[in-house]
Amino acid sequence: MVSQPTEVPATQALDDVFHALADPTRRAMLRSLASGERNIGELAAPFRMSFPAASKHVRVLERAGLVRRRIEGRSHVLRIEPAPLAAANEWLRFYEGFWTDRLDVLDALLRAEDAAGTKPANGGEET
Amino acid sequence: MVSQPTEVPATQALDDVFHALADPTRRAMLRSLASGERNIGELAAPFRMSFPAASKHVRVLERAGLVRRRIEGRSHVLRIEPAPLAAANEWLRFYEGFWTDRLDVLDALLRAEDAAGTKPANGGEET
DNA sequence: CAGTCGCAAAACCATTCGGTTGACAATTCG
DNA sequence: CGAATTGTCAACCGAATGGTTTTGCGACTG
Repeated sequence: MVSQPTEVPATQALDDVFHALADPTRRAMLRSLASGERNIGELAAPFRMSFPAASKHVRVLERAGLVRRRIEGRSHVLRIEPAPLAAANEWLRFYEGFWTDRLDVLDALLRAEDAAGTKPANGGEET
Repeated sequence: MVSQPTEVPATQALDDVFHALADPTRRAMLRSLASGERNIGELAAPFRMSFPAASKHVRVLERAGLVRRRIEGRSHVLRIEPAPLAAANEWLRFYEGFWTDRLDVLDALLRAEDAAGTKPANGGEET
């Protein structure tokens, strides 16, 4: 039985936001933008990748609506746009009862680290 | 060789969690699991994709630590594991001040929807 | 025992992703 | 003007994604 598409209510926006957040480079860029506006060169500087690669990451953030670009002369100035983060947060809040009910967050973080497959040979990197 | 990647503090767990959440099928599966345990067949049923495809989605959720598998006879029973969601929520909370300061959440959701696929018509917001 | 059910594993395929290099456009500055 | 700055675009590449079909295996059932 084929039935209809049933689920998946066309949440393309959330797809793009979570996909944008699924890359450490892009998350680091957002952190950087949290301190203020940056142009592409400044955003790309901390990473050892090529300039166009960083530029592509910026475009992914842009497509997700997480940053907004303002062209100023030859410099493209990026500003963080928190709205999609609020949307992602709203999605997560649906499950808030689950983790506040059943686990404490500290244990939660450790379990997430463990289940990811990485070898936690070093100490905790987060408090 | 990774060679001390300057930034990007090795948040593989967060990578996996956000990547798992970046797919509408997997998000729908989590919603389903929020109502209780399900085996793979029940989880796969709402979608028109093949069984192995759904099974792969489950494995992605599993790798992110978002679900736990318990084999019961020939049935693999999945249970939601909220810990990684708490980790993701914790990451997002860093930016909470941004959207609570500058936008109200309702507007935020609308903008997130809009900014996804369409070119922002630039309504012009400030402050 | 034979068959069906629930699921995994493997092989394969098209697309996307993240990265590179090279060429080029536009703006600023000497 | 000519050169440097800032950044895009296009082509290309290897690896990962997301999907398929086929095969097989352990667990139940008639």
